[in-house]
Amino acid sequence: MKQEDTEGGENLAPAKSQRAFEQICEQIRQEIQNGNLSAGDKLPAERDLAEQFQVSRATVREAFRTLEIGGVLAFHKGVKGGAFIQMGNARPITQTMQDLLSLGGVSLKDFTEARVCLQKEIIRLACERGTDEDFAALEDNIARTIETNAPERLSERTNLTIEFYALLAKATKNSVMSVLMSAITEPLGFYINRIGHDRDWDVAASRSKFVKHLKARDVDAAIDEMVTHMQRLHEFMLKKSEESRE
Amino acid sequence: MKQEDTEGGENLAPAKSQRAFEQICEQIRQEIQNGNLSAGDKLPAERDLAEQFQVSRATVREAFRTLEIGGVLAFHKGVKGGAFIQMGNARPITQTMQDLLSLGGVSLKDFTEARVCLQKEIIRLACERGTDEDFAALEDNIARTIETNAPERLSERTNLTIEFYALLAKATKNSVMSVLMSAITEPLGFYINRIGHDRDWDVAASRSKFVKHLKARDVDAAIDEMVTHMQRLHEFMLKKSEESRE
DNA sequence: CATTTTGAATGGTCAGGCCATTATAAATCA
DNA sequence: TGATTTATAATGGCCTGACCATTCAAAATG
Repeated sequence: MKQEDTEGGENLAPAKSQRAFEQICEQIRQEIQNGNLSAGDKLPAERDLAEQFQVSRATVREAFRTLEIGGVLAFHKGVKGGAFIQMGNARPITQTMQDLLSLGGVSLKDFTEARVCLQKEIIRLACERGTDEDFAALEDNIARTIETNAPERLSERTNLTIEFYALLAKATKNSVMSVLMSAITEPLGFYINRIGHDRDWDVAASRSKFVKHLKARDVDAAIDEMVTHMQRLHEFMLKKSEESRE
Repeated sequence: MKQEDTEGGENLAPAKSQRAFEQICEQIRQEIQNGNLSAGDKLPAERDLAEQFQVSRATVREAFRTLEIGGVLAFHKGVKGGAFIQMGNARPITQTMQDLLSLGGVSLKDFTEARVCLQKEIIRLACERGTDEDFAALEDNIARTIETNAPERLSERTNLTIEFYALLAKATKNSVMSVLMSAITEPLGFYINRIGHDRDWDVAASRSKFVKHLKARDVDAAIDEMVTHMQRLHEFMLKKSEESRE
């Protein structure tokens, strides 16, 4: 009598029974999308919610953990603490991209190619909309980068690189671009910290030229400078990546 | 004697004590990045890991939950079940983007603008690399879309729309582009299901023209057709979005 | 040899408890 | 009075130990 397995078993339905904590997540997300809950609101305490949903505290906690990791909730301890609804957070996107890279869900080659494509669009917008303050911030960042050429300051230098691209994205005045920028930049930072940076390449000089083009609103020159820079970096990384695979 | 609070308290350190489950997550991610664990491997049972890490099962579960939501782990019940390492998953990225939208972390305007930018790059690649099979799949999708014009088949139609863009991204032969495509498409599908689609606009006809340009490898015409289409859609959504806000 | 039954391993959930942290209220003291 | 210290209660973080449903392989059964 195992007919279900042999005849129509390949339909779309079963896969995985929905677990209790998933239902709770859904309900909370629903309340948010319906506008009954919004950023800044505080949810009832774990113990109260457990009673309200007729589940155990552990289940509520699993749901909370899920939403916290998703950037939807944040927690504070102590009385007056609790679960607070956030405006959202780009972190999960960056983290997932990094996981995809380290797990092999996407290749480094695809990643760097997509990075170049996205970066070009970002430069277009930044070139069009960047303000003097944006450009000054970029130049300040470059100045600080120059001071961190020592090998033992690699992670500091990497942070400045990440900051550089974040500032560039900020100049687009588009928050989604900022989110995407961190997703295609920070995972590389992680790589760089492992393999070291290309000491034969004057990054700061290239960035200076790039910012100069930006300030001149010369889109093509800016893109050209940046793409050249990125291609050199990506080649360096692909080479190092292959070396370490042996 | 609360000197620490009054003099140097504003440094960078404290913020949030790292919780037990976070340390476990980190260790597991570390093992993955070091290559000691990779896709397909099975982790020890919850009970065993709890003992190994010297924590309770509930804590291991919170860590597991975190990694599951991140697409790093998947679970199977029963004997021979357990936690299995995945190749990664784009889902968290899409979900986070949707959360950012519904929580107000990013505006619909920024989102649609970024969507146009990204889409242009995707079309460029798809136009260059798309195969006959890719184009046939797109045309087949359009044919099925035409059959779902009835209002009560809205969600079915939305799924076909999402599929259309997924197929387009697939034609780029770049998996990161596919990931980004779902991130900028599926959250809109969610909106569409709420507000209905623009019945004065022949979507299928526009897509047919678009695919025709793709097949002719006419990048500019393809981009032009798609951008026009998207701008009409985005205007429709922004209008509906403002209406519902009153 | 085919079928059914059993049993063990596993994730999912629950109940109830203790601890560290935190903000407020009460008590203490100068 | 006013500042400081000390309870107090609420909260998240974590633990122990248990039970259930599901799954699959091995044993029992026919």
